[in-house]
Amino acid sequence: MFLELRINKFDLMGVIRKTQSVSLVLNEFEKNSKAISAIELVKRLDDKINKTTVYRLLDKLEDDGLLHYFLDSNGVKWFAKCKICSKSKHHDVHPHFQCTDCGIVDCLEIKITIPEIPNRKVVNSQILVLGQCDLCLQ
Amino acid sequence: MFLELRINKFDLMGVIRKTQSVSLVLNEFEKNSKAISAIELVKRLDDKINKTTVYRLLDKLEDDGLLHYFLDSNGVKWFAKCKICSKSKHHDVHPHFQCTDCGIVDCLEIKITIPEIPNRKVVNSQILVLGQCDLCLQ
DNA sequence: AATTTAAACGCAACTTAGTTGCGATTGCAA
DNA sequence: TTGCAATCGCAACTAAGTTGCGTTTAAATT
Repeated sequence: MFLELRINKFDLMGVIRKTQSVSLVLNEFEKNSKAISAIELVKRLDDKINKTTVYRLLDKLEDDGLLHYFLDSNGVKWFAKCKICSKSKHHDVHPHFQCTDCGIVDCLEIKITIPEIPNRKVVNSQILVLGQCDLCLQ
Repeated sequence: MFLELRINKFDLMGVIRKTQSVSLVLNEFEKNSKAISAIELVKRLDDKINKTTVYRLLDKLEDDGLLHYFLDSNGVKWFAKCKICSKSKHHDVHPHFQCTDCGIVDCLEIKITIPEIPNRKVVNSQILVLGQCDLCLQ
């Protein structure tokens, strides 16, 4: 069922083959809505996909608008599903949240406005919010 | 003159010796108010200080509240002078700006408010604003 | 169904930012 | 001026990510 969904989504995107590796990678992102670090993904799929392939796939899926990526406070690359992006442009530019206790990362559905800055043209912004997640607060 | 200023500042801070390496590193930050990436600093001082020492010094100066650091959009570590920090706490948490054309990075003297987020405790935030700087806009 | 071929893949080797261990040097206080 | 902890340099290492290249495979074509 999810597999079908994914394959249908492929058809809307750029040239990408329905290989087993693609299914395995996307399947990890279907499990839940959290972000996954490239490092973690390489580990999880270590016995199934070569790490070079994982990195290349993540890049391609990002290019094609299925995933977006960002860096956490340690400079580690994380990936998450896109909701409203297309191959030509990443539309959902949003802040990300990382729990300083358990390390989980997810997307924040809030809009943070960057003010105009004199003598500069603001094109984009990357916001990482740090704190404690709901589970760690209990 | 600048040297005197720096040495006086040391005295206020944690135990740090007035070595030539410390002077050389801090001198780079006195030249202008821009941030410097660790990579760039290691290169600049390559014939004077070993890179291990540069990295260790940057860490220590950050610990002591003289410098603060942040990551750019490539995960590269940048350092800049602190204005109102102490050894015990970094007080000036502010956004940083990176020019997508020339790559320069500096501190933004603006306050961006992060709203409350349900079920989470926000402790900190890291904001990188991307765009074009005044020089590149001309 | 067999053939073709560009996309995708695996492997090994590489790159690069940053770190660690350790012995030598040095600032500075006694 | 001596003692010694802080600092330093060097070499070797770590870890994330990349590159080159020969092999495999999805899927379009014959």
